[in-house]
Amino acid sequence: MASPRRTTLHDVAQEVGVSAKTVSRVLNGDGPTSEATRAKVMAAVDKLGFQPNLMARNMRVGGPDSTVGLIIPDMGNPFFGTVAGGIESAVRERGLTLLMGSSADDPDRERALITTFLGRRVSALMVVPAAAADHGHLRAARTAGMPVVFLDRPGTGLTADSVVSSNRDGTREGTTHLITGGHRRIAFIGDRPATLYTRRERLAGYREALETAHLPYDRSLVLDGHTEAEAAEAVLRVLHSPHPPTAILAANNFAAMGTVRGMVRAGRRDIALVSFDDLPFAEVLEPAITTVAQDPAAIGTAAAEIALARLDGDRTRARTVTVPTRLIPRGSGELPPSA
Amino acid sequence: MASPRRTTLHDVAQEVGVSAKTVSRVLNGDGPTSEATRAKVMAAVDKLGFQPNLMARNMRVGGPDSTVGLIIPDMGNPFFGTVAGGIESAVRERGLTLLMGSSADDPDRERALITTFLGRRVSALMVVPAAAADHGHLRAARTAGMPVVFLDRPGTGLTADSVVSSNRDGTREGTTHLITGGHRRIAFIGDRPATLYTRRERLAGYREALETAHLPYDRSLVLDGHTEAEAAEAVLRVLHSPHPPTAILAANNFAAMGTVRGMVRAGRRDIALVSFDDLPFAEVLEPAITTVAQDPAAIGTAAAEIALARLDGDRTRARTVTVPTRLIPRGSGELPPSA
DNA sequence: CTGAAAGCGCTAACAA
DNA sequence: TTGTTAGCGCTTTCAG
Repeated sequence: MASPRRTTLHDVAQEVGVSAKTVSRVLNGDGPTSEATRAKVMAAVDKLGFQPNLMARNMRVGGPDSTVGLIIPDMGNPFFGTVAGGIESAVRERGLTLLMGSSADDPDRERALITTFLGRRVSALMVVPAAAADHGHLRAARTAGMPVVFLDRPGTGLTADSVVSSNRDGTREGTTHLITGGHRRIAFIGDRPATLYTRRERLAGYREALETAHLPYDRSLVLDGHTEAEAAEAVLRVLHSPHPPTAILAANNFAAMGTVRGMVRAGRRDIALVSFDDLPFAEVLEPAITTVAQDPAAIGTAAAEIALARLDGDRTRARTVTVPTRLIPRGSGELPPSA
Repeated sequence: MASPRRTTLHDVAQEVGVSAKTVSRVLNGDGPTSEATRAKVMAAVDKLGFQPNLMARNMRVGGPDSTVGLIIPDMGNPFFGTVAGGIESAVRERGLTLLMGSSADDPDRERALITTFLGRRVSALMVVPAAAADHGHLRAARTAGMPVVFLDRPGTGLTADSVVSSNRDGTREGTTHLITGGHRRIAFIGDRPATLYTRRERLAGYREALETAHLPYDRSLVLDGHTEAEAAEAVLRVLHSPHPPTAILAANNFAAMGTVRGMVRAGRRDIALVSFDDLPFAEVLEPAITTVAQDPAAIGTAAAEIALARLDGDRTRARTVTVPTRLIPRGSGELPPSA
């Protein structure tokens, strides 16, 4: 590992025969510089392949590092990936780069990542909170001027900005869509644990729709499934129960995929389905799946905008931005009750 | 923005009444320290909520920053997201964090990201090369001891380590699977432009399978489609042509989804299909889609292992690691030719 | 076991 | 228009 020392500002200065500060001025377009030296400096920079050390720069300037820390549960999940992409495109213009880590929804890993990010002096911190995590420990950092934004779910133990989907309204709209189609027995299948924020909100929207329509809330129609397989089994069971539903509201896409499989296995293509969160294959299935689409990229950009405003001095109260969902009728939600 | 100054090593030292170096020693378990001071220091650290500034540390130590730079075309794509997750889990134990950016397959954006990452002195650079990018400019960085690993596709203009899927073997296997099932007219539908590395390799695998089976290579059966819609139309056209295929090999998942839609619109459920790259919905469709599954997480970990080995002094020649694909027969590939 | 001085690469503040 | 000095927060080197 006898890697040659990287060329520094001083090397360039020496090459040209000026002071380091002059090179710095040229590179940052800072103070006044003569055309002559400017040209010579640029030539030397090119010749030596000099690349300024951003760590050193950030440190001297004293401000935060030019990164945004982002913690999501799972990088392979396109929902979170798209959120990340939204953030990136919004902060890129400001010269900020994404420092990313995945928590696997594990509070300890989340905490470790946060510690690392704070140590790196990120400009802002964006977190999709792990299920059982507490965020009180972030208070100091926020007081020190570092914006904290929670994504997808509000954080716990700390009042901070957050950006979420309109889970409740979206699910209500989806459920109402089924009711309007004539359904009176509609099952809800959601994630576990039942205390999960998104699960709670979506269930609440489902119940609101039932109430508005004066339909009874039947607990035997509320199903759980943390994996696709579990969801499929739960659906299979309820379809074989004495009083099966004629429609199903799947509260996330694992549940939706499991529901489709369960229906296929039960040989019931006549059950209506609305899925919360859009799926790449929703249009390909037959019938195509009616979905309540979220807008993950918008969640990302909204979060980035809040963080940037905070960095620009916005000191108003913490707010929660709700990104609207959109019902996309495609066919599966339009099946009439057949039971 | 009157954010209070963050507490530093000196603040802690002053609080305890020792020198900064002593605090440093305690925190890094470096030199010898007495139990007494150790305890006092830890107490002060806790009380003041001190978090060492990693930028300063990295700078002083002189080594690279404790980050790995990763550039992918699209964060919302679960394939690349999963690759990223694989990298992260492999480098986390070494205390490295992921610095991520998306190029949108645009050489200029890729270049800008690389410049930023080099400026940050990342420990290693991992790049899914943008289609038309040249990477000769990375030679200097690599000479300076920074590992460069290309993912999914080899880089251009620079001999460096790379990790790719077994595109050719996988496609050959998938095609052979269809041939074994009795098909003699098999269409290939892939990405554009046709010069794309993965497209070329996969087409080559398809042709190899045909040759081995002494089947003619018919250009009219080679289709393009950069989007799902384009793929669907191409499939529709070929199915209505004078000599339609009885099976289709879709070389990526956009093509596969488009193919499914095209078949549905044509009312042809009797066309066999094998798709390169697994799809979340492959199992849900009817018939379930036979796929040649890639292993994106393994691609990520393999890349990380190469980079870490290089950091540990591995100076052997640049190598290309091929991560095997796996044929998953599910039904769509088992349909017999019916034409 | 602990401390003092020097310096990583860069820029702020002043001076020339 | 340019240079000098000092110092960001930390660790290395060398003395105690």
